[in-house]
Amino acid sequence: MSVAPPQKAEDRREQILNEAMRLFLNHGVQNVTTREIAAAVGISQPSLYAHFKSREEIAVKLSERAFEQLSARMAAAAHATGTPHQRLHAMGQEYVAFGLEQSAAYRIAFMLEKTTAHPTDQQAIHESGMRCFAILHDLFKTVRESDDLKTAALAQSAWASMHGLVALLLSRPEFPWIDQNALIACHLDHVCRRAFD
Amino acid sequence: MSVAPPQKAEDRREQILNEAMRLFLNHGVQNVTTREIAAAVGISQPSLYAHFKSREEIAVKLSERAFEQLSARMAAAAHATGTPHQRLHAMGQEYVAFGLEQSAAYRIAFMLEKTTAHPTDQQAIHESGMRCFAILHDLFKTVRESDDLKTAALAQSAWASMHGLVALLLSRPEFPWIDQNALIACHLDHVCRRAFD
DNA sequence: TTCGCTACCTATCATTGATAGGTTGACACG
DNA sequence: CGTGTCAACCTATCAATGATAGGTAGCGAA
Repeated sequence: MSVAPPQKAEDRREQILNEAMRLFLNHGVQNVTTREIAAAVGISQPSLYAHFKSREEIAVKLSERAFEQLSARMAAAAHATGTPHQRLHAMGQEYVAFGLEQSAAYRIAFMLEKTTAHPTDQQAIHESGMRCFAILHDLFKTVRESDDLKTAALAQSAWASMHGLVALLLSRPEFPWIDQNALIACHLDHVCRRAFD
Repeated sequence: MSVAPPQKAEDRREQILNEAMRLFLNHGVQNVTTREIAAAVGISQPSLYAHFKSREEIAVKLSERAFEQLSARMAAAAHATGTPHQRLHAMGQEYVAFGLEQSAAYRIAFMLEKTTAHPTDQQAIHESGMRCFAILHDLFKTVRESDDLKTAALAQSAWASMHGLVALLLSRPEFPWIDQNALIACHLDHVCRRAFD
């Protein structure tokens, strides 16, 4: 078999992440093998393990990276101009749009069963998610001008609602949903009221 | 190796389902092998395939069975005595409690990535879920005394919110949640208001 | 030239879900 | 009683998958 031209480790790592993301999005995270990823990159399957210690690490790295984008989008919405209610709504829209666009990353972070394997990887995902929630929580604190148990409860509840919409739309595409944008708007309107209870 | 005493096919099927459910709950749906299920039942691994055509069929059958329980619990709440708001709240509590208790079944139905494999099994799960949603939707229609697009939107939105809470509590047990019962109560209070918008 | 490092390879593993094909024992029927 | 049939099990084996072991080509520095 022909030998792939050697590349800088960092470049190769990028290629692997890019191809893996593409395959995960097209075929589902669980339905892509390491051999398929390697073939897409143009290297042998074991060569992957020079760059990542496991298949899971590839997935986790992709998810981490995507969630940095989400943090940025949420932070931008939080600090944009507009009333607190408008900013909250914008943040919700960013969240839902992110989940639907980056469905592979979203699944990795929130919808895959934990393996017993590598607690370090789980930890990284946990922290990515925490950072995103912190942005939401902070906005709730700002809106309510308080940092008490009720504010925390409302923020957690709002997060759950947003997650639920993303998760259901992703996992049940065949369900007879009403118009998706209308549903998202209706849902977010309701979620945003929580901050003012 | 010793031969397991033959049993009626239907009894054996029950044993397999029971042991599989127990293992799925204890170790996670994805982390249980057919060999472990077979060992728990006391038969050889290939013997499973006399009763189920695939590992997935075992999981789907368990999920279907559990969702019949959920339908019953939701229907009971829907037709109980009390104000519509109370019935809605009770139904929400049944839903969340079911998801947390029957986490394996809930994961199978809502949180596992679709395989490309057997559309028949997916169909069965889809219908189980549809029946549950129909009960929720009917109660919304009753409460609102209408069956229009907005009612459908509110019911779908409410379902998403309830699903989100269950899914997050299951997939992120390490998150610093406030008291779980308080969170559920807060969340359901808010969800139930949707019917009266 | 030669050392050593980096990025790749082939060969091979153990584990997994699934299939093929044989064995055993109960029970009906002549 | 002998014998056929059938259900319920078994052992042996498969292909696919994630992961490891160990070797090789090329390149830059001593």
